[in-house]
Amino acid sequence: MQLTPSMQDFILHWGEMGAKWGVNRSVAQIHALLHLSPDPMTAEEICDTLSLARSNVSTALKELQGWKLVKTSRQLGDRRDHFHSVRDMFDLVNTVVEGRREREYVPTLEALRIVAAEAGSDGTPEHIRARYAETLDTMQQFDDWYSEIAKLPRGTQTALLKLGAKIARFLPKGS
Amino acid sequence: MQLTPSMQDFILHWGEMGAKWGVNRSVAQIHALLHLSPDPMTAEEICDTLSLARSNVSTALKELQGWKLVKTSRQLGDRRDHFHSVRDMFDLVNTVVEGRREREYVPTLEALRIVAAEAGSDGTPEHIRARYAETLDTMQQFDDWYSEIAKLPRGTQTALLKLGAKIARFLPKGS
DNA sequence: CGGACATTTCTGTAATCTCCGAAATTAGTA
DNA sequence: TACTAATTTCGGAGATTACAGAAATGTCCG
Repeated sequence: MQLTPSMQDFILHWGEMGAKWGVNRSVAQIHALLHLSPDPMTAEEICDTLSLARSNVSTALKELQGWKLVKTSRQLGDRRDHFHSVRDMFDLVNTVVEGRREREYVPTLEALRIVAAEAGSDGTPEHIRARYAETLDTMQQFDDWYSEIAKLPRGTQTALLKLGAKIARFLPKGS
Repeated sequence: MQLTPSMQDFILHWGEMGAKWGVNRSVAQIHALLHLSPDPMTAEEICDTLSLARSNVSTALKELQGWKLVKTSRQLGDRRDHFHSVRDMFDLVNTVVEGRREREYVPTLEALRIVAAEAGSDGTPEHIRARYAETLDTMQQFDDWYSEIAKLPRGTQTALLKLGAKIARFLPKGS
C-alpha cells in the first residue's frame, strides 16, 4: 500500500505512543497501518509497506491477535491470512482498557490479597497492614465500578459518555 | 527501615507492575516503599532499605515528584529532604490517570489533529481521512468525559463510583 | 569565604529489548 | 507422497535502557 505523508506520520506517532504504553513499537505501527487500511492486508504487504522483517510482522500480528485488536479473514483461492483491525474506535478503546485491566490491574489485586494475608503472621505492624487494606479496598472499588460499566449494553455506555459530568445532577443531593 | 516479608513482596510486586506500565522498576519500588512507610524517609534511608545506588534514588525521586506522587517535607535542624508519597489511594489513582492522559493521550489527540489537517493536501484518500476523523472524534469524546468527571468535587466522584452501573437507571430510557 | 553535607550529573558497564535472517514447521496442492 | 508457498521459531548482532560509582554542583552554616 502506498502511504501518503500524513499516513506515515500517523503510523509513526502511533508507534511512539505504543512504545510509551509498553507495547513494542513495531506492533503499534502495524496496528496503526491496519487501522487505516480500508482492506485487509496480508503479512507480506505489511512487510513491504513498513519495511519490517517478515518474522517480526508474524510475531507482532500474533501479539495483536492476543489483544484481540486484529482478526484474520480468508479469501477464496488464497491461502494467505488477511489481517484487519477491529474497526470501531469505541471497541478499540474498550479492548485496550480491558486488556490492561486483565494483565496489569487484576494481578495486582490478587497480589495485594496475598500480601495482606501473609502480613497477618510475619510481624508486619498494624498501621502497615491497614495501609494494605486501604490500598486493596480502593483499587477494588475502581475495579468494581469498571466491571459494572463494562457489562452495560453499548448504547447505555455511549449515552453515559455523552452525558459526561451532567450525570451528577441525578445524584441524591449536595456536591 | 526494616522490611517484613510481606512488605518485601508488596514492593517487589509494585515494581513489576510499574515495569509493565512503562515505569522504571526502581521508581515503582521506591514509590511502594514510600506508600507503606508511616514516616517520611530521606534518600539515604531509601538507598539502604532497597539496596539501590544513591544516584538512582535521586533520579527516581525526581521522576516521582514530576508525577506528583511524591512530595518533600522538611524537618527542623535537618537540611535533608524527607520524602513521602501522596497518602490517599483515591488521589493516587487520579494522579496516575491524569499523568497518563497528559503525557500520552493528549499528545495523541494533538498529533491526530495535525495529521488530519495535513491530510487535506497530500493526496490522502477520502476514506482514510474519514478514518482519521472518526478516530479523533471518539478519542476526543472519551477525553471530554474524563475531563468533566475529573472536575467534579471529590464527594461527587466517590458517590458516582459507589453507584456504579446503577447510574444507568437515571438515563432517559431504553437499553 | 570555607567547610560539611546533600543532591545531581556524568561515565562506563551490565542487562534488556528489538529486530533481522536463517532454519524449521505447517498447510495447501498435485 | 512429494512439492511449494506461508508462517513461525530460533539465534545472535545491534540498539536501548538501567544502574553503580565517581565527580561536580548546590546549599547552609559559622
